[in-house]
Amino acid sequence: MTAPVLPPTPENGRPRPKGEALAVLKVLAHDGADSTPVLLTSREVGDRIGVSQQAADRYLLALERKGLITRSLAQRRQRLQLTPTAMEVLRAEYHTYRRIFEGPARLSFTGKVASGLGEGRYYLSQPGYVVQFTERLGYSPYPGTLNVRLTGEALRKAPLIGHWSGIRIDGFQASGRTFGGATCFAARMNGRSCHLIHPDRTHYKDVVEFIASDCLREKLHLKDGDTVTLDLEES
Amino acid sequence: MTAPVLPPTPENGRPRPKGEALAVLKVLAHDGADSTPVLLTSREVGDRIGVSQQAADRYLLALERKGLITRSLAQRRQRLQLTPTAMEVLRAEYHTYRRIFEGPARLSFTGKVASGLGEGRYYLSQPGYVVQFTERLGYSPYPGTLNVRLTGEALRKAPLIGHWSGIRIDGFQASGRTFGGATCFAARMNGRSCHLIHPDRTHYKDVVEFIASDCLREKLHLKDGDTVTLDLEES
DNA sequence: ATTACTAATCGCCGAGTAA
DNA sequence: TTTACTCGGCGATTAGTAA
Repeated sequence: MTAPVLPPTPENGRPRPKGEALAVLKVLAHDGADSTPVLLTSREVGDRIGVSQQAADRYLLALERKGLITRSLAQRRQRLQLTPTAMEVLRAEYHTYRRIFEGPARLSFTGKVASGLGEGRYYLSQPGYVVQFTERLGYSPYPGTLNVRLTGEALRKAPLIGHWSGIRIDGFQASGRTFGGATCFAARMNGRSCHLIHPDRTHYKDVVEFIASDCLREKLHLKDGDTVTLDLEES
Repeated sequence: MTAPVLPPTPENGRPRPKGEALAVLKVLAHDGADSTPVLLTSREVGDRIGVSQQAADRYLLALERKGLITRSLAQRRQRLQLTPTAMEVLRAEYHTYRRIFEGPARLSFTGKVASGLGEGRYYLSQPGYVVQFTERLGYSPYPGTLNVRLTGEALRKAPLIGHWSGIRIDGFQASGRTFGGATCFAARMNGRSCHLIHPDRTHYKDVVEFIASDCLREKLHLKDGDTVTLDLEES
């Protein structure tokens, strides 16, 4: 387990700003504050979302503290800009609504088979994981992950998966150390069923890992550098 | 001004249920409670949105009172179902997020020229309206609306416009009576610039009205029953 | 087990106001 | 003007329970 992809969404739990604060983000996003700063007074923001100037100001302060917006106070109006984190929060919301009206999301992209660090075998063999895989994925995975390196368009598409609802694998303690959680997503690699596995803590941005009941590398006759097609559908 | 289209959204202001209640609607929608009832306990709902069983219960009670959900209490679990009104609320949210990430919405549909009741001339001649049209649309409209009757697919698409941000025309009092407000949306009819005008209070569901600086019927050589193509883009 | 009431607490909102 | 603090009040939340 090395790989990644997925989202800036902090912890794969929920970092959701509640109600009214979200309304502020929506207003700023509507005005295009994701790309360029927007000039607004706290009163204007308050009017837009139906609260007082004081409340709006508190929201802005809180959002700044949480790293969701950046502010530079000009004398007359403050320059407000959304951070990438805020855009992720909004995108997560967008995704839940999109799912309601458009149905489960689908995603297809290609990547190249890459060598992992060999850690996959160690992690996937941990009983604490195996029992969960067996119960929640329906199989005991081959002890090794197949890593796929993404480029170009796939690099932009794959992070969207982070907002999907996936199959949760919980972290646990064993042998005096901590094993982190992960989220799995049903996938097909060159048509063969497998799961994309996304560890909660991950640093890489261009590699995604896959597991399956059998050794994908053998069954699909893959070697490093081969291009594979991945198809995913939200659960 | 006779026609309509547009949304069940009660008053064209905002009937927005605040924060936490919306979260409940999202949970229910995610579980498909728009088409068939879903079985959930108040505790489950509370867990899903991160509040206590008591709070969740109060939200459910409030939502039922507001006509956003229907409940039938079984002994073990309550059957919850979203009303069409609730789906409109959710769709409005969806639209604001969609606009953020996908840009202004576009819509094209066709309809047939229809005769109005001739009221358009009277309303559009009211100085209270004319001054607003001139200021906000940039022209003084020809005193008469062109009505277009929608059928089939257009009937499903047009109501989505109700969620768009449009050009507001406020209501006013004059001659001892009340003139209602409306919202205008830039449009093209067979390529010619005009505005779709949607009165706040409107009963018809299959007729939409258009205004323009000149007489559309004359300029486009239209007669009743002719098919016209409408193209709209959100402001 | 549920739903949902009551009571006590908590936290948020907006008024007033300083800078 | 603005931002943003303090404070009083009230609405919302949760714990405890009844049904």
